[in-house]
Amino acid sequence: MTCCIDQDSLGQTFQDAIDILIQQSAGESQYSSENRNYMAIINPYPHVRGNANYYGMSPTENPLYDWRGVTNGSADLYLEGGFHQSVQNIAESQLVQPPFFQQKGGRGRRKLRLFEYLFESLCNSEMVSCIQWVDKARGIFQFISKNKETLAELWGQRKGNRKPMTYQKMARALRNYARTGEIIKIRRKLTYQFSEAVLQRLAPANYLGKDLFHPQYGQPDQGYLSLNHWNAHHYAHGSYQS
DNA sequence: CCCAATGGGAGAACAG
DNA sequence: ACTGTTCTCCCATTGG
Repeated sequence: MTCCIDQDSLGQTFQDAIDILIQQSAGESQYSSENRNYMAIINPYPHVRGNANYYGMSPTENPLYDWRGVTNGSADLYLEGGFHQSVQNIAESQLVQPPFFQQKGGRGRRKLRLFEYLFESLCNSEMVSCIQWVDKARGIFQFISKNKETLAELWGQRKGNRKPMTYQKMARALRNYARTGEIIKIRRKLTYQFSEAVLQRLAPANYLGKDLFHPQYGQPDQGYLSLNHWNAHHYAHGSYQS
């Protein structure tokens, strides 16, 4: 893992840096390939291990913290100038922006993934009317029926799709995540769950007892799979639906 | 009927 | 030019 953080941020706490890093990893709108001025941080949490088991890695080749394993080798995160942007301003970047992945000449620019966009939305208080945490510790979230189409449309606009994105099509993409294990469907209306590996990548601070999220969205719900056991459950039973 | 869920399958867009 | 990935789009069907 290589996280590159603007030296301007050195005056801030590391936690602040991580918080913004997570926001940026979803938005990635502030990136430019020139004029980098980074401080590299190499795995600040060596005791935190990514679970890459369901990405075809054997235990022996499992790195200490395999961020790449979560996104098929595309998880290097860069921050630049992003620390001038307050967390409060993330809401603006959440709304329609020029899709960075449409830059034809943009070298090495990774496409924003749907689950990253969803996580970003979950961290954005302005999106509460569209998507909310049900059990943030377990990565369980829920779309709001009334506004789920709005969220889908914003996703489609963010991607620069020609046709408007709909919840139905977005949900189809979500169902495809069941194959890779990045997101699974919870047997509850409009409810899904990030896998542990995805959560560790998107919210590493959450695994350090630091709460990145707003705690007001719902209470832990029994009956959901523990993320610690999801993988074993999934593969032992050949299905995530018990 | 409405709404949500499921999954097949073709194909687009892009990266390597 | 080709291949793999990640959706996107459309559709039929099922279930509450």
